[in-house]
Amino acid sequence: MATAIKSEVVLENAMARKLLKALSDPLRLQIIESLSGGERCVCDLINEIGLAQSKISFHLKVLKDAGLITDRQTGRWVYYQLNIDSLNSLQDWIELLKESSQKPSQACK
Amino acid sequence: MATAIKSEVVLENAMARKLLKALSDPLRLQIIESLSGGERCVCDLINEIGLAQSKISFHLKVLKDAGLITDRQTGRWVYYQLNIDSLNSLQDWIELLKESSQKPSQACK
DNA sequence: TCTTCATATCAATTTATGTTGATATATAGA
DNA sequence: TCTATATATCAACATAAATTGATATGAAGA
Repeated sequence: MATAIKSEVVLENAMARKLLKALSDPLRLQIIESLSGGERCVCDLINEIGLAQSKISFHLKVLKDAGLITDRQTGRWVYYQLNIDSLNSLQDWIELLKESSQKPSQACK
Repeated sequence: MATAIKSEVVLENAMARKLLKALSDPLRLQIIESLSGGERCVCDLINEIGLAQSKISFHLKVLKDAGLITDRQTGRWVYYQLNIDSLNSLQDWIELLKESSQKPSQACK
């Protein structure tokens, strides 16, 4: 169980931090949750979430930079999709953090 | 495998966000990693990390408020310890996010 | 080509977060 | 009780992130 198969790539701390920070914003979490229902174009997100377009675009950029979402363009529309791999990597990163803390603890004076 | 036993408590988004944000700072991550080697008093952390005491205390407070660490006082010393349960909860929270996105996706016009 | 629409980007502002140096609190030992 | 030490807290400041309203870009259709 401790040695279950992991996703291939181990996140560097800097990348993990980017993911963590990207996820830690309420608006971005709303976007993520909306995208967890499937691919959405920006206009869909604007309608669903009901906020200014520039705001949505700004946060989509943050999410994309962190690797949490991907985009593809079709005509005038840009469709965004949740990148599950990034969530797997994050879970693995947390797993490593846990494992490193399971080593016998050093005594504190 | 999808129905493996999880830790009991499901994180609310607000609490998850607090965890995520707390983990997303480089200095706090250093503290967490130091604590993953076992319990430490503040003075140990100051020595290991080599930064101002008020800075360390500030970040310890953020981590504690998020539930990532616990503390106990003995005499003049306050010992901090990593709370593994919080990491488990965070993993579970991410798992739920993943699962909700595995539902058949809705078509986008 | 002109117009419309979807999205991105930008500058200015606001808000949130982190840092610094100083002081406060509380415990232990002299 | 006095002093030293560990830690927390605070106010002032610095930095980073988010919001706003405006403008830019670029595709589609007339």
